[in-house]
Amino acid sequence: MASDSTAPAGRSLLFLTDDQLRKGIEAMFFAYRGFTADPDRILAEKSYGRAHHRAIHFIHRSPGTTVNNLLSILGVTKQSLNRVLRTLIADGLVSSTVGDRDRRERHLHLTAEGAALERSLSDAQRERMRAAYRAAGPAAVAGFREVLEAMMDAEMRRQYQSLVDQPDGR
Amino acid sequence: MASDSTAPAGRSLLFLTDDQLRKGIEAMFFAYRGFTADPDRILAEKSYGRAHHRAIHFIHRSPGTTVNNLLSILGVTKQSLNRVLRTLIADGLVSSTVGDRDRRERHLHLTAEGAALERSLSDAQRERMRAAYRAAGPAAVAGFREVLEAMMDAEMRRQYQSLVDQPDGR
DNA sequence: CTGTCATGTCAACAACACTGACGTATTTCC
DNA sequence: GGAAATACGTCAGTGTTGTTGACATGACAG
Repeated sequence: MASDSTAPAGRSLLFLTDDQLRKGIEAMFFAYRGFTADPDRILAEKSYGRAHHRAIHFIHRSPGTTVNNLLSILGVTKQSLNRVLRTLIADGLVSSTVGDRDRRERHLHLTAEGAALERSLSDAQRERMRAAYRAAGPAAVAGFREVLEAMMDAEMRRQYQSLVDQPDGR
Repeated sequence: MASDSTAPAGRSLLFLTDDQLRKGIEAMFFAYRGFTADPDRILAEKSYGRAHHRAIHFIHRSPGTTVNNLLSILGVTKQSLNRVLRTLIADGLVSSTVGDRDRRERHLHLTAEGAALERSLSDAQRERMRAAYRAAGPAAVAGFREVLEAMMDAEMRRQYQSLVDQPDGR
């Protein structure tokens, strides 16, 4: 809207121009490219993709998680996840063990080798995040997280919160 | 923040725990899903994908841009872009005209129909961004943008800046 | 025992990315 | 004027990641 340039100054708390919003949209686009760039490079060497990274990340985060659980976090079909999981198990990065209480469930864990890959992936990603956080400062970081959380769907935010509340345990 | 409690208080400007960084990483993952959810729904109805959205967005942003220009912004191969561009031109959403100064170049514009789709896509995405911005407040928004910009590669940040500095002109 | 659940798998398909190679038109440079 | 570089388009092949639909097995629950 061209008429946004005439926006009253006193309403800045609530009045958001299309231009402001567009800049946020474009920032998300380019930032996400940077966000995935480093892991992508590492994964390409081992002929894995982002799907493998996501599976590894969330298995690391919730050791012993079930397939169904992972399915709902990743938001993909079981066929799609299974293809990835199958290669990870075949390659010895992930172990799948029958459940004790419910023997239908399979509990997923990273093997030593899987944990090593997870470490190298998250090291790379954390380094970039650390650099960005340092450059922007603590106040900016708080705002960054607030906006991201507000951008999620309600259901995703629920999953995010329950994940984030438990420490990494590394 | 569980392990954050062990962080030395006086170094908070520079000391970033793995836990803090991991939360940022997971926030990016879930937020980006929300970020693309609304346009994805609209595009699915018309059997277009994210690649079409990106092309339409940047053609709208830089009317008359050349194919090479778009290529470097999107960071894909020309074969990949061409597949998308071909369908958009065939469907009458994008026009391609021979350059005046350099007749090898093709200048890309949105047709009326293309502009209408762009509008409906960006309306949806802007609505989500607006809601997130409102929920988080102006200080958070500034921090959000700062961190995102710091997360980009130098080359991407250059492209982002030159784009963002020109208004939408809507 | 029957119904439901968790999981795994097969097949087919589509979107979107890639590499490599080739062709055409045009511009630039020597 | 002719060679080289540039801009674009296209063909063919491949790989990852997602989808639907169907089916099988084993395990739990009423």
